[in-house]
Amino acid sequence: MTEADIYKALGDPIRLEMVRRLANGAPHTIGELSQDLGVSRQGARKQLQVLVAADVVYLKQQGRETQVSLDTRTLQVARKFIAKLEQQWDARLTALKNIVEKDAGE
Amino acid sequence: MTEADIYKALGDPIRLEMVRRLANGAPHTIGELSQDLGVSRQGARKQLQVLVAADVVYLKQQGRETQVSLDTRTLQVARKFIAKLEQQWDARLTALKNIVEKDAGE
DNA sequence: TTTATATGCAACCAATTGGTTGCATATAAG
DNA sequence: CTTATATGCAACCAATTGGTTGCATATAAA
Repeated sequence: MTEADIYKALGDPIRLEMVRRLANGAPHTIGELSQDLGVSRQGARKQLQVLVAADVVYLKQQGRETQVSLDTRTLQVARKFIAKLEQQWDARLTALKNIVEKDAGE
Repeated sequence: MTEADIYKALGDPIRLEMVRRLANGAPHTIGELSQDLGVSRQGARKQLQVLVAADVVYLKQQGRETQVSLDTRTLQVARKFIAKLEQQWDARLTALKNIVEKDAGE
């Protein structure tokens, strides 16, 4: 499971809305989570499966219902990867700036 | 331009590799950036265009070359959105924990 | 001015994705 | 036991995506 897979999973309005709801609110069953998304239950289920495959969420069956939960470890991986890119970029800019200043001083 | 579009743009190995290279290294022209990605120049160009459309990078033409740069503001939006999700999730867990402790104490 | 380089644009194709409907099944409620 | 609810699975379809090739064009180098 690479970082790109995580971003890909988050890169759809319906799936991102699911993630938003999970972060926000009460515990969710698949059924609850699938409502008011503008698609059929099975359509929503397919989107949910993408999140499961990318380990963004996990499922836990309880009787005839299935609870859906966020896997924040995966979110952390996604966030930290971006943070690292930002850091590298900033470090590079700083290095460039130093070179410019050094040249100006000579 | 919604958050989902940013994640979607990052959600492909070739595009993410481009972003990695840009964060990392020296300034890049489209041509340099398109090498060793396992696809043709025009294939790479189409992927790059997705990053441009999502404002992850921007282009600046210089003579016959075109420089590619990261737009870190967009990366910031993507990172902060995930950070907010994590925060909400943690707050929710904390709230649940408090309820449990309160109940145990009664 | 001829040649090489960096790039753009469009047509086309295969694979993937996003969605649907129909049917099956297991658990819970009456 | 019968009915309702929560869910799963598969077939199918249209739209999008990821890639190609071919050709055009503008700038730079010889």
